[in-house]
Amino acid sequence: MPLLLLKDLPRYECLLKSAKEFPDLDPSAAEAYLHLLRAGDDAFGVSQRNLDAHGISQGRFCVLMLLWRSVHLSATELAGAKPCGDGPRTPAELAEGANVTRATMTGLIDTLERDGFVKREPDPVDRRMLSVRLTAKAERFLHDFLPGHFRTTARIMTTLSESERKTLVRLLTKISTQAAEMVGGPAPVAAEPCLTAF
Amino acid sequence: MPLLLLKDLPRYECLLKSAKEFPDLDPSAAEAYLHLLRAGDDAFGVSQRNLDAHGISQGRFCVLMLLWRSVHLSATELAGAKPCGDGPRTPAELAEGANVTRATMTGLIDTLERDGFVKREPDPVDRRMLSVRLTAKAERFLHDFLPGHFRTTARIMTTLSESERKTLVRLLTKISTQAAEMVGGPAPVAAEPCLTAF
DNA sequence: CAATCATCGTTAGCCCCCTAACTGTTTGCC
DNA sequence: GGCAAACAGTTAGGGGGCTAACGATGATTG
Repeated sequence: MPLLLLKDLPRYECLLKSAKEFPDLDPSAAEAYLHLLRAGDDAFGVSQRNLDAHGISQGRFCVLMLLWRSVHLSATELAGAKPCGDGPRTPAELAEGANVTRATMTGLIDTLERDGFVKREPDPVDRRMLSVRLTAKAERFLHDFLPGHFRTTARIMTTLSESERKTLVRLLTKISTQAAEMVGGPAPVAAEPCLTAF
Repeated sequence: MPLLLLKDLPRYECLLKSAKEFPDLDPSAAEAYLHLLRAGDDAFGVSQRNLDAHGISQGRFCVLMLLWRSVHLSATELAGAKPCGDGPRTPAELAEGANVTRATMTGLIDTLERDGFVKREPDPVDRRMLSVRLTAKAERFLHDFLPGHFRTTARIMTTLSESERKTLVRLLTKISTQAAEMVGGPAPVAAEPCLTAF
């Protein structure tokens, strides 16, 4: 739903026809591109219904997951791995992780705090910074919400076999890499992910 | 860019680990879901840069393509096929085609008209309706813009071979169909598309 | 030490999307 | 004919993105 896109995709013959008028139009590439956006939008729309039903937006959910991970990672983490950024996080770190601007993060934290999911706390050493913490209410919410969310995303992929999923991920990764290359830097591929689910 | 999403996707091992805590989490499904959203967002982001550089948003572009198609289809169309909705279109039809509400379409048409890309004209027979028409300026814009846009989308798919593209489209179509089934009606698959390129 | 520069969080203003309600017009059914 | 229902487009208000700029604090460096 976030993406404004043609409702019905062009048929392949129409693309072929248009390619006569526009030599730059590569029919199979255009078809793949349009189906990618359409499928992503469709899949996102399904899980968004879930979020809407619980009165939480995708952006706010993303912040909650980021914070939840820093709480629960230490618990789940086995001895070996480095702490991997546990403890509370600053708005700037959250913005980085959620891929939005700091200004946007301010707004998200505002509404999350207003609804009691999150608390701002001053940083004792650097007075420029804040720490953002999950409240007990948020932990309860996630505990109730996540299983259904996971079931929904699992159902979306029901139609694909295990090997089809592997193939899909491989092709999509190629596309992401190519896109990252086109947009600028040579793809931050091995950027030390270390995230828990979602 | 429209989608707020974790910047770095979880590694597969992390998903496996989280699946121990959440039995409903299907690791391969979650992986496919996240990569789908990420790749769609990345691909969209690339072409959005193109649009931004020309001061046009995705929504406005979509409206222009819808109108452009109704103008150019008759010209390109061979004798056989039915007119397929040629001529100007009403805001309600545009909203339907672009998959947004009529209220949203009002806003899009407002700014397009303000910038001289489009003109509203009263319908002579039904005074509730309007006809929206492309101006010459818009035709010129599309003529200049589309080749570059097509080259961009073609480049995104450069890394995929012809058979990989077919495979991708097949898998994505499965996902869209499944999503449509989950959201409600049994998928408007054969909905008489008949669109030219976008 | 002081001036400069970088960084943090916030604010202000814009665009685009949504829902809900409103005005005006046509249609349909007594 | 007249009145209710359906429909077209708009408006009002909200959420969630963005950029650009700001005050406050910290780091750097002459």
